[in-house]
Amino acid sequence: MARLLRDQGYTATTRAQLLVESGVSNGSLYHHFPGGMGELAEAALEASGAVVAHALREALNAAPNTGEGVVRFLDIAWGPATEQCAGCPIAPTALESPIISPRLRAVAARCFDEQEALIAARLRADGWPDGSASEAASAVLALVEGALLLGRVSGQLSHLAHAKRAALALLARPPAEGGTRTGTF
Amino acid sequence: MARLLRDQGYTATTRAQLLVESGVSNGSLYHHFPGGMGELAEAALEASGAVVAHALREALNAAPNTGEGVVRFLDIAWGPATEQCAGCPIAPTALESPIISPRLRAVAARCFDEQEALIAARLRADGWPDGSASEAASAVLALVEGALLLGRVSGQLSHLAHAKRAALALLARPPAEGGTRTGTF
DNA sequence: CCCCGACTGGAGCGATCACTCCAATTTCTA
DNA sequence: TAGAAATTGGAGTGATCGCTCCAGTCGGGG
Repeated sequence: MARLLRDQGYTATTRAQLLVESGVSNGSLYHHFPGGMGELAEAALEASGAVVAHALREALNAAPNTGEGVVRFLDIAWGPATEQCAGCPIAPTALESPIISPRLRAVAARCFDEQEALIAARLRADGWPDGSASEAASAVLALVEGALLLGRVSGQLSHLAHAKRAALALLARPPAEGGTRTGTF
Repeated sequence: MARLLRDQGYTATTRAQLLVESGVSNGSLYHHFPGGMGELAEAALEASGAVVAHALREALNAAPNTGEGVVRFLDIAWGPATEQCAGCPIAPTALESPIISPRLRAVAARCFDEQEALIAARLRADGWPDGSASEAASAVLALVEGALLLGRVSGQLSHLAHAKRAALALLARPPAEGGTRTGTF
């Protein structure tokens, strides 16, 4: 189910498709998930979120700094090159979650919040002040998600590579204190 | 149709929903779009892409530099605050397009390519070298799309604001020469 | 050994899907 | 204004949707 959600989102995933690909039977499905497809989707999305969070945590821990950790995470998040529908396993379902159910949307939001928190924590470990860390984490997560989106649609890995460099640039050092120097140059 | 695609993507949009919301009748639909929902979706997505591209072009032209233009575009792209499903009108359909049809996917890819080209052209007008401009444009577009995604899922505008600052930081000045080799990764 | 609860497979349900088809109506053209 | 062409509304079609329901299967404790 998690794989189907990643490839085609919630609405496009039919019950018949799930049954034939997973090998389980109809009775089993509604015995273990009385709420039907909705409940199963929430559980699957949460599981995907946990997998992604684990990968992100490992990548950040293994890297010498946050930027390098994000770079490594981008490779992992993209998935094996053999997949034709690579990318973030949460984004497709997340984008349609507002019209599906508030609960599914909440699950998706929590997944992204966790990723953002992991990046922010690593930035603070790098010595970033609290405010800058959470703000930069939000922006870097957006950069990552956007790159995975563009990569899936275009089928080209260049978006991933460009996002990596941008992430390294953004996370090279905390922004200067005392107002943004960038203004109108 | 464009609004439905923005709010809920392709698969979640049913023919009945489209007819009642647009006011047109079934016969009209299949007269003007013999290809059915698929053909209509391609046309609607292309129209949305044109609208977004026009808004981006205007924002970039009216701004003193690329960074400020992207900041203004983010406000426009998010849409009016009254919308409960704001965000990029292309992304939801784009993410599921690979499993729908190659043509729909191509339309989505072309929309994003056009946006990227607009940003890159504005960067070159700012004096950026060709390679850095297209690479930065790709990253900034990813940043924008990711921020719109996170904003829709979380319902918070803070992601937009953080992405704006990150875009300004990324586009403040071209990266130093010598350290980056474009075209490889 | 038997039996009872947990679990499974599959037929069947009403609703809804995208779509076809055609008569009625409107709009264009001569 | 008359005939042709374009457009429209809506009933009807087969397929498929998520889901319910129940007979059958299984394994472990009395």
